[in-house]
Amino acid sequence: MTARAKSYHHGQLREAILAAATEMLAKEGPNELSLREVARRAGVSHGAPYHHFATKQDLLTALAVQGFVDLDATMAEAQGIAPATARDQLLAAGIGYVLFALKHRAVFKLMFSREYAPAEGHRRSADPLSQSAYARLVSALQQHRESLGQPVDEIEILLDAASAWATVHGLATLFIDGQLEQVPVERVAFIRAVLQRPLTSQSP
Amino acid sequence: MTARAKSYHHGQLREAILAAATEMLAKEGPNELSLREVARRAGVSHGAPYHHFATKQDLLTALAVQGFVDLDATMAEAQGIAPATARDQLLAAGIGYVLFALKHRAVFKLMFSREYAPAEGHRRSADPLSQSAYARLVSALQQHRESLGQPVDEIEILLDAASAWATVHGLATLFIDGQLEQVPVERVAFIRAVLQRPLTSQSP
DNA sequence: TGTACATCAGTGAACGCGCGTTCACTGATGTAC
DNA sequence: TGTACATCAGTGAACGCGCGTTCACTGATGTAC
Repeated sequence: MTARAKSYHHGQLREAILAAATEMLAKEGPNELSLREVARRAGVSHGAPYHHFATKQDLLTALAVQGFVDLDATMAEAQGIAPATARDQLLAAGIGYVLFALKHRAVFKLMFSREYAPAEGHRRSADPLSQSAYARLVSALQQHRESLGQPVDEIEILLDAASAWATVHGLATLFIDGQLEQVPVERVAFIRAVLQRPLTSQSP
Repeated sequence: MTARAKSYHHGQLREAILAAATEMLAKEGPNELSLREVARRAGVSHGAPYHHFATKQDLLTALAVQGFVDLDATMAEAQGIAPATARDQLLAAGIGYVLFALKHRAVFKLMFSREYAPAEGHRRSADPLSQSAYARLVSALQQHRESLGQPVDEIEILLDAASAWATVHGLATLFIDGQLEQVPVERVAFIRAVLQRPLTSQSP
């Protein structure tokens, strides 16, 4: 808290609200997030947030948008560390996806669950951002296909993408909901092993 | 409604409550399901359900338990229709899983989302049931491995199971949350194509 | 078959709760001259 | 640099809402004799 903290005007309230909400989402689900509690955490009256977010839904949307930015950044970072081969890049993108979900469970739910999606009219503001992570996946798949000398057909890529996305999204969701708790393997090794599986399984 | 309907005592209220709740879940998410509204739908005062369910959570748990029974039945039915080869049986189980989720979206969320899970003490009453669907998947995977002459190692099966479960669960979740709406393929054909993908993709 | 009585399964009023949102207000800040 | 004034960004009381749960009650049902 700087000198500003004592002033009547907060000055950074929008950021403070987002930070307080993010902090709450680290401990509770999106359902438990209330605007009044967020205001309390930000040390401000419950009417104050309305000068920065017209409705609670607007706050949720802002959190989801930030989530999509962070998701893409996490995937990019994982790719930066990984070897430059097409296969490792694809794997890294997938692992980044799952690790992001595990690190930001409630935000991840917020981003993808329909119940927290903005109404039809505003939906488009979040979508393009969510597509940067999707585009990253598709790009990695294309390069992987090329590296294998397989045809880079549009419909084939779409099916590849659906399969890969479903697998990482399913892993993320099952982890978050506690369905994979008894797995007797270290987490990242487990994720890597599962993601490599489809790429290495043999033809029937 | 029989002659009973006019009597002061309902006689089948427990079943009527479950039916009303299930009907509501066909239109709304689990979050919107309130005990009072369920009672209204069942044509009964809001205090009445407490003679059959001690808490709202008990009702949710009962719905989830029924869901697990239905999930296993849907998978079994899909397998009954499919050819008897190990590969088709595995595929049928997966398609059954996804179709159940699409047909009972809210129930599916209720079954797997942690937020609706009963508290620790009661958790065990639902778990064993959820395992019958899981056991069905594992069994299909084992037979598939055997049919390929691959080793049926426990850890390998576990990874197979995680991969398969994640894929079908991810597909189900993405569909439910409207993330796969623009796919230009008929739905069941799409699901089948995606699920066959990991089984047929080539080694790197 | 009839009666007394315990038990069961409803009713509806009431409690307390936290929520999202609105609104009149007020203190702080920025700007024009 | 000083002043008048518009605008901005807070405050806190208030509204109305539906919820889960409890409780004293009452009508219906089942049972013992």
